[in-house]
Amino acid sequence: MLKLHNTLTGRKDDFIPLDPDRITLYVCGPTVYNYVHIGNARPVVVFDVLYRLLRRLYPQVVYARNITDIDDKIIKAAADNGEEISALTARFTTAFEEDMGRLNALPPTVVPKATDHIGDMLTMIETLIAKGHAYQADGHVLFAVESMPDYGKLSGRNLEDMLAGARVEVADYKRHPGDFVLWKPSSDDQPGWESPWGRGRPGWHIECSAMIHKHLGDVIDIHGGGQDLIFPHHENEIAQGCCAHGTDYVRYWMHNGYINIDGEKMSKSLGNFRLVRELLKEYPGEVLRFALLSSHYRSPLNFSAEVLDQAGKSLDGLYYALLGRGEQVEPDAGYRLPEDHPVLLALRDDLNTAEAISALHAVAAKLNKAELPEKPAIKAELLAGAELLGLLESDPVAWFQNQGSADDGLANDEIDALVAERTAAKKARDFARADQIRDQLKDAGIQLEDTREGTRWSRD
RNA sequence: GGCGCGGUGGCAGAGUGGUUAUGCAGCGGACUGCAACUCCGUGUACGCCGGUUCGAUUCCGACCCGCGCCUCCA
Repeated sequence: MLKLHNTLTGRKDDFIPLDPDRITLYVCGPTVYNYVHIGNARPVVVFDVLYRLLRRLYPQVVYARNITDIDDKIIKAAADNGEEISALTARFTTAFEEDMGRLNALPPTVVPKATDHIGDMLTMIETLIAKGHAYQADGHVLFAVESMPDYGKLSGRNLEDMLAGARVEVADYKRHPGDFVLWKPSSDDQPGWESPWGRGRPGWHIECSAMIHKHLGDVIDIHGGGQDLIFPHHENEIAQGCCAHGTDYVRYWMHNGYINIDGEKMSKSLGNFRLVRELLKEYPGEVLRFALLSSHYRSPLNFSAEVLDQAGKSLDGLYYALLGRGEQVEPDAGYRLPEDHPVLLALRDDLNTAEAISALHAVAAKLNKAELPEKPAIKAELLAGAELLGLLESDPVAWFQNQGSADDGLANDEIDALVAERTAAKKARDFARADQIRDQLKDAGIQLEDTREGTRWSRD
């Protein structure tokens, strides 16, 4: 049994798929007007683990993650750059995919783009108007929140509460202050598409509902995203999806917590963000991924150099286990993690990645202690458990030798030559010379280890 | 004002009504020419105050503190 925390119920619920032969998962992807920050990467990595887990548990998983490539922030960024919108969005879409690849995130099954689905959105808006859930006003089409009796059920608020705390100026063409835009007019210098209501562009929420309907179905199993999307984005998606099709929309809503900097939410508007692209210059992608998975996905994660350094060291420990003590061990082929394996049990409990990592450490310790004949099976177990988390995907030797290689000034063959010289000195029992070489390498950031099978080295 | 989340050992971070999280760092030991790696051992942890209980960090209530959403935001 898989248990998932459902925002709709506020509880950890048993996951019962609509169709066990076809699981549907949708995650809100980026608006492509900039490089993404590490906070944007959290849902990608978290739901990548969910995707990996679902694939292990069910025969087919359809996973869609959208690209929002039409939006007022995009229009502004393109204008500021003097760049075509399509060129800007293509550039940042590629950058996003590269960055997420470095974090070992698998590509989703479907990556729908908003601008490829304008027709689907128009159809859905027309349906909403026909059913009396939307109306035209001042060139806009708006969703009428009062037409939906249980509007607000995801975020746990009602229309009166929202009025009391309203911090927004309300456009005078709205029937109710909570009404939200499905379609809005474009001026001549703004991108637009012809529609029954004139040339315009879609509101923010409609794309996800339209693309879910097209690619996944009327009702899907799981929809994920950051906590900041609960209101208004996901609340409004529910309104659109339920009212247009007269069905439920999403069975399990999952929301990840924020990444904090100095105890405050990291966000583009606060300006305290760290770009994934910049972080990747200092840390391997897998270290960033490990850090993101080191705490539970719903908890806030305070991001700092200390957290990343600890993640790196902890990951080193797992890679050391794979590396072994100089012996050659091939993992058993065809190994499959048993149903009741601690890693699988941890992940099935609402993606308890911290506990899963702990279980991985236990396997690593077992591997370190094992006799040679036992090692292939345990090594396969470690790799299989790590694969569910998207970890330990590098070659262990490369893992230790490629870190920081840009700035230590020593090429791999120079290091190999010095190591060989030290080995010769050791054989001649010239330990003074051997230690001198080791100190020299240490100053250059190279650590040596003597194993039964010879000396090996790694970069800090 | 409305709604919601959290406070765990030096740090990060799970979890549980009674017995070990785990990792990193530290300390002692084994191994090693010396190291490193590894192994073994090692920590008076659960915001404050009441309540329930044979027993609470874990359940209930109040309080203090921090954070988030209610506006674009993962």
